[in-house]
Amino acid sequence: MIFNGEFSSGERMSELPLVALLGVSRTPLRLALAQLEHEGLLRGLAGGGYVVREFTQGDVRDAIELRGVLEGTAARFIAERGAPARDLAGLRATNQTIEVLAHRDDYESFERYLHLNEAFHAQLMKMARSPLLARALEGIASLPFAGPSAFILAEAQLPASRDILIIAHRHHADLIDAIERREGARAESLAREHARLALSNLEIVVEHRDVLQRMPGASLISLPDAAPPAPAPDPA
Amino acid sequence: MIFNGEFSSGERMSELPLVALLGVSRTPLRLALAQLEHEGLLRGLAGGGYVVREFTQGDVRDAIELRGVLEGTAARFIAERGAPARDLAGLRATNQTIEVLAHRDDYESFERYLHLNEAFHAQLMKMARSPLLARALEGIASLPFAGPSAFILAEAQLPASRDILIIAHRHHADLIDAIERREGARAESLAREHARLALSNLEIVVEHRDVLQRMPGASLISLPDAAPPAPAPDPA
DNA sequence: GCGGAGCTTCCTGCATGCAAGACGTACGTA
DNA sequence: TACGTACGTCTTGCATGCAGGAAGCTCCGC
Repeated sequence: MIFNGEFSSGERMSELPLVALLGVSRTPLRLALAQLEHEGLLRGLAGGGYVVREFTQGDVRDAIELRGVLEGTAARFIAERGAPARDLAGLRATNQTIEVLAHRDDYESFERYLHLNEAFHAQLMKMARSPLLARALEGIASLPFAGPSAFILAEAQLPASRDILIIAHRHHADLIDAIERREGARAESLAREHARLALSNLEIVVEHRDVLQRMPGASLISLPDAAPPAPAPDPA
Repeated sequence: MIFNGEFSSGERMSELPLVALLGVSRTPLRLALAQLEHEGLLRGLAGGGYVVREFTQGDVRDAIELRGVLEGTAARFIAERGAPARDLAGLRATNQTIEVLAHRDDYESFERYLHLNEAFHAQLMKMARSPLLARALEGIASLPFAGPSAFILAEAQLPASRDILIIAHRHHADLIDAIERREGARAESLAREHARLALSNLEIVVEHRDVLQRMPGASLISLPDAAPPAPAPDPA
């Protein structure tokens, strides 16, 4: 519900209205609120209570960069510590289907692409065999716009970002190659650069507010320049 | 209490005994248990309830490596995005005192060293100006043996690791230098290597079980080779 | 003697009542 | 008119009672 924009940023999450809204008692509600605070979507107040957290564009950029850092570490771990050939073959198979889907235009292909992209990243994290790393990544990728597939549905609607799907596929392929050759530094670097594709998408999306507003979690992002109609109002 | 070893690894944390032990009701206890699960010290069971989580030596190594990755990212952020000269001077001042304390032997100096080391790392993270990065690091550094000063009290008792204090001071100095010169890659690399000092300490400490057992959180670590008296029992 | 089913018992999760504290407001005074 | 104080209300946090469910044990049947 928070992601869907049913609560605005900075809004106080009082317990009693939520009890009336959700139909549950206060006890499980408090647990849920505490969990949302741990996930970073709510912020605890000093005198008790929670408010919906607000994310700046800088927060989103940091989250994307951090996802790249953590996924890069996962890639490096796999390269340094080795991976079964079977797992690498699985990654390649997934990526081959991704390549096919990246060249299609229909909505169903995008949905399949989204699913396979998630699977690729999840498989990679599983191969790293580091529960702590997986936990740290979950704490980052669950934030709005920070997940590996956050912008894919937007890409379906914006031809300007369609090419990014092609580049993403190449990143995946090179990443598999680097891991197989045990080139840890290259694997880490590639994974970071791969995540930075989302930065490009973020730039594109903030220029198309209509698409951005339809994305989940968009209501949590506070954009500094809230004047889309004015082209370049130089105050000087 | 978990860190002090009052609960053994894998022990089930039932609510009613804890209520009798702590003197609080079940409602705040449940919140505390949920928070400990988020912090990674407890693990939730499928049918409900929690058990004390067990950490392998590999978990500890991963946690230390991840701390290096995140602190390295913080150092890179500072180098790339710039830092006020005042903050850099503060780091230098802290590190100068650290150098003096690193050459002393008394226990009070070690305590001051520990405090200043924590302050140095906290100051660095503050300079990165990234709440998400700080949160991710907290989730890692709060685990047993993963914090930046986890082994310092052990170093006070083991001359074998005394030299590490000297090396740590040099790492700090080089890190400040790299940040000032805006050398992001070097800063990141140095911070990673700095964290890996803890890996050396871990190796030293596992050879001295008596020191290890006195460290907080030691009871949560499961060591695979639980046979310290046997020198090298080759089964062949 | 072994396996399965039923029962008992304990444990977790939820709903609700109560008290303490904080915030806002209104009134009185300087 | 502005500031301080006191009161009222709202909100959160805690304690407790109750119900659902799962695990363990025992007894019966094969």
